[in-house]
Amino acid sequence: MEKTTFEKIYDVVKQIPYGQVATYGQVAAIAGNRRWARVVGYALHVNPDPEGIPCYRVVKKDGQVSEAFAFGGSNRQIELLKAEGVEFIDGRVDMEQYQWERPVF
DNA sequence: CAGTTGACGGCCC
DNA sequence: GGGGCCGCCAACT
Repeated sequence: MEKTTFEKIYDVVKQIPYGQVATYGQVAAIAGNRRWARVVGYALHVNPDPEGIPCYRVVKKDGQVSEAFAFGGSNRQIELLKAEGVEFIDGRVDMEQYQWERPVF
């Protein structure tokens, strides 16, 4: 049936490949509407499936991670991304290199 | 049912 | 350049 906005967002986040990141606005735009940026944050906040939804691959437009992520410190998210080969500069992701570009479906 | 919140984004000062 | 305000939409209380 009709997928909720959350479902659409989760579907997009799940499609983020290894070693790449996407911004909330990016996810929102792919999910359907770019204004859902806040909704994306909320969706990941509830995060019903942390194992299937790599919420740590979702960052702000500046490439900076959200402090609210903090299930052990925002630094935790950075460590996970670095483990995937994502380079961090001053606590920010090099968006030019690692921002996920939506494949053309 | 109405009001408030929220892991953001963009524009203004 | 940094900080703050508003707006946008859906979910939660």
